[in-house]
Amino acid sequence: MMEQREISKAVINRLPRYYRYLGNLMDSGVERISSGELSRIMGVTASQIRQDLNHFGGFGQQGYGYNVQYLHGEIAKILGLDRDYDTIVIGAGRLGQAISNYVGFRNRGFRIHAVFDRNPGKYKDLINSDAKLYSTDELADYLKEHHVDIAAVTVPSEAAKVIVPVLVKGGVKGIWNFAHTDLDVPDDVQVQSVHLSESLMQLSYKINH
Amino acid sequence: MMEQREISKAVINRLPRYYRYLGNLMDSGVERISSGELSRIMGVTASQIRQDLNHFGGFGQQGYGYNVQYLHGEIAKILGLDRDYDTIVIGAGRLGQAISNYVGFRNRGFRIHAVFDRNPGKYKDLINSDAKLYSTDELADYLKEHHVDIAAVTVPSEAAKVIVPVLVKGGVKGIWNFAHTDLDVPDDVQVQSVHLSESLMQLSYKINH
DNA sequence: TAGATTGTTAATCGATTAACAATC
DNA sequence: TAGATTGTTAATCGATTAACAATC
Repeated sequence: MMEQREISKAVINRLPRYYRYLGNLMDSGVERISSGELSRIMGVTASQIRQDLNHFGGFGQQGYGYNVQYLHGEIAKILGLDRDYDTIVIGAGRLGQAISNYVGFRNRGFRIHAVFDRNPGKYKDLINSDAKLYSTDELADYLKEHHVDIAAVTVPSEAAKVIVPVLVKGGVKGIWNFAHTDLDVPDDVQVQSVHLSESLMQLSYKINH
Repeated sequence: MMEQREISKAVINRLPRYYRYLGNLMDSGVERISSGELSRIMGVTASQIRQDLNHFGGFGQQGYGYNVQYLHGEIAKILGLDRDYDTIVIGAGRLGQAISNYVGFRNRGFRIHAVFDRNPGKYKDLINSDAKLYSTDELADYLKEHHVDIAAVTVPSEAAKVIVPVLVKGGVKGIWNFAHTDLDVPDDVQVQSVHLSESLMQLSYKINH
């Protein structure tokens, strides 16, 4: 699980896409693939594929290419998909529900145990995953009693800024942030933000240029 | 609205973040800001801020800095936020609902007129925005009668691959893609993807390294 | 005017691509 | 073995940072 050396962010950001394409190839029954062929399918250079993969060690074989299943598995290990993550969701609104109920996350080891909302009664019927619904008031206590790796934060910016310190104090190590704000956390806590409105602005830029 | 020269993708991706910080500064009543001060707040170099902004022309003034409101407005123009976008949502599931009901998009000119679902009856009560709910079967006809700039695609990959050609044929110019797949569209159609599972994988990588 | 800060050029750094020797 | 394709080094390209003259 420890990395060999410092890997650039650009490389890491590409790994999930490799992982997705390799999964698709596996589903299609493809056993081996060359960087040249993968390059054609994915629309990136073969050179980049080989460079990227070699940051982590030699996964291929000269004259043969890469074994799809093996490479898929190795990338899973690099991304940390070979373990489970105790996960909670902050906010039971539509976005929180979408995340809580997306089975794909669970299948990848992100186990959503609980959903917190300021007004849990309002959503009692809507949460149909195995996750339990709690009041936000119970969050600090919950974190004392339960181990949580990841919290998905789907509440507005102001609420997020109040809740994040509680999460940090409660030992959460990864915050998946959907609030439209940057979050301030200690170095040992990781934040991954999904800024939907910024994504939409990038689309509107592209449409006009 | 035409760009002056070719602007790198890295610069464009940073503009929405500038826009957000400038909006916050406006709300706080700040009238002017120097690249040095903005650099301190945003955690990027002052050099980068000046370089980025200068791709679009001289927005600042030596010895003074930048006028916050003016700069905010200019970035809005660059991003295409000075016009409205006729928008539809494909998929009335939780994610589709989250997007349809997020007022922030509407405030920025993204007007959501319609939501399409294979099973619209199922969601009749849940869509509480001004958007009308239609069956996916009605999509092609709808596009003949209505102008649509942007479609947010929140259905699974397989459904997305079927629907995207319909959108393209119907004249949609921007696709905001939430399906876990890459989409193949003509050059004059723009795709902006939000790959949630890839974002989550990037978080799990960070947690383990 | 003097001080501050931009706009812009030059230097550095990092990432991507090309090339090819190693090797399966 | 011969052919194919990787692993890896070198070359290129692009993006970021530093520096400073221009100017408000």
